[in-house]
Amino acid sequence: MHDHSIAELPSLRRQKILLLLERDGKVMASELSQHFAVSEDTIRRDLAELDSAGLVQRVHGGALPRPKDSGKDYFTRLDETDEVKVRLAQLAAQHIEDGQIVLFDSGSTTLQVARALPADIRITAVTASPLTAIALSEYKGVKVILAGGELNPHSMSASGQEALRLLAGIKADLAITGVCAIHPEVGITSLHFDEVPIKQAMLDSATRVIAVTTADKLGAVEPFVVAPCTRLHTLITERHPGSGNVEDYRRLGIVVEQLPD
Amino acid sequence: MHDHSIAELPSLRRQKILLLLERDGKVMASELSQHFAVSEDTIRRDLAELDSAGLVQRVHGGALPRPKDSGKDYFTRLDETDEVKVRLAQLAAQHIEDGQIVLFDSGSTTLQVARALPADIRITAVTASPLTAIALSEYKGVKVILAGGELNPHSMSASGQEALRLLAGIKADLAITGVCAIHPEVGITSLHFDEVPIKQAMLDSATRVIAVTTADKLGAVEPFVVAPCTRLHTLITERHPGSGNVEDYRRLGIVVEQLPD
DNA sequence: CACAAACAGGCATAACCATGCACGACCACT
DNA sequence: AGTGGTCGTGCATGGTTATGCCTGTTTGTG
Repeated sequence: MHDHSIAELPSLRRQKILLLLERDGKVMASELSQHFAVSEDTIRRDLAELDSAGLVQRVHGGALPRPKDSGKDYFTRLDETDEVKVRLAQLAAQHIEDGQIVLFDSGSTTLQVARALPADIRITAVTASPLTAIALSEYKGVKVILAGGELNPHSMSASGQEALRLLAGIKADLAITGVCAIHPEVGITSLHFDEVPIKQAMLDSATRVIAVTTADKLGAVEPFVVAPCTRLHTLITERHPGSGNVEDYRRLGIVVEQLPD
Repeated sequence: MHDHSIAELPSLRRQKILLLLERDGKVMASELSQHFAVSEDTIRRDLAELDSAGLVQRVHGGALPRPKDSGKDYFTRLDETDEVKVRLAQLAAQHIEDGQIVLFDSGSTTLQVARALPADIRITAVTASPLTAIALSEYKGVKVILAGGELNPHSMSASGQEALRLLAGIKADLAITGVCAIHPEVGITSLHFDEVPIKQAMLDSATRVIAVTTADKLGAVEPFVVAPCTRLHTLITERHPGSGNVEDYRRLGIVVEQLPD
């Protein structure tokens, strides 16, 4: 019933709030306060944080699941995607060469990479994300292999044994991954527990790994560790002053490419 | 069947009012007051709020659905074959019940079925089509299992050993299939060789099979045989004079449902 | 018209909320 | 150690929202 752990890590508590929200379809500030034995103020701050992160819908008295974007909204959302991501994707796409076997992670950034390929590309693409699979199947010269299994509603990608087994049987030349968060020492971390094994399997199956990420993810840490930074060979990101220094990654032997200003 | 989990969250209550309105076509203030165990004043304020947000049409005694924009309907109506498919899909969707495990074939018709499900449906859905998988993942209560493997560019669905093995391990209550062609004696046939094994596997894994098809497919024959008609339990099609007589199928023991004129 | 149901506006109360502040824990650095 | 910074938390303040009840008015119906 109650959570007996004495000192809750804030991020862990927020993670649990998300689980409760998914289970019950709603959470109330007063109940959460009691459940975690913290003041309602803390819960309110948690919910405000989760709301601004786009993970819940804050309402009076608590929070509700974020309404899913419907199909047509999805395409408009693609149009709204940051122009920065498109430019990063174009940079990443230049690393992909004819004849390669390429793993595509799920996520909006890698989806943009899939859309940024030259029209006459000839590769074999492997992905666990149906969205990315559809984008890739637009290319006549791309053979698309889709990993199956139960679909994770958050990341819109397959997870579980089924997908892992398929990935384990593949040795790819290249993996394109978008990272939730990356930190020079902690490594690559994710917000969703379910995504971790599949991301790990992708990194394991690829001889070369390219990560594409916006500058705000640099130096960030999420609850679940995917891999150390040393797994990366190339990091493609923006040139952005202030946030994380890319030299930290270069010292780890990672090739860092940055968008021209 | 009252809502025993009282909605303490105002916004959740309004959300549920919208669902009730969609389900019943109308809501009455007095009934809602009883249903949610709040005063009629509160319900009135809810309805006023929803009305000013443009989500319902407030009337004396309750509220009605807001008349839809004719703009969107206009574009969808441009393609009248789609219109028929949508209506067929709605008919098929009525056969799907909460708790079932449902196989969704690939194809535009079954995709429409996936879109025609009630918003609060709770099922486990299995499909080899990433497009259908995405449509299904819009529903909160639907667990989506995607069959993986190489993507067939024609049908936009996974085929091959990988997908077959997943389907073989599933015993579903229901399969929804759109047929390329169906003939009383020849049976169900397909234009694409690659699709045949996967369609067969779906039919084998389901205890009940519903086929949805437009009238022009009745009596047609394509090169590759999938299964005899006796595999079908229900056939949903248009009422269309001239083309194939549905009595042929009824004599085979198939329940035939037709669109009202 | 007469009558009951539904309504709008005002009011009081309780729950909920945003903000600022203070305290303690922790970390980095001299 | 010491020091200064950040972070998470709880508390106090005053503002906002939601709700139920009241009063009088409007609407639909026989």
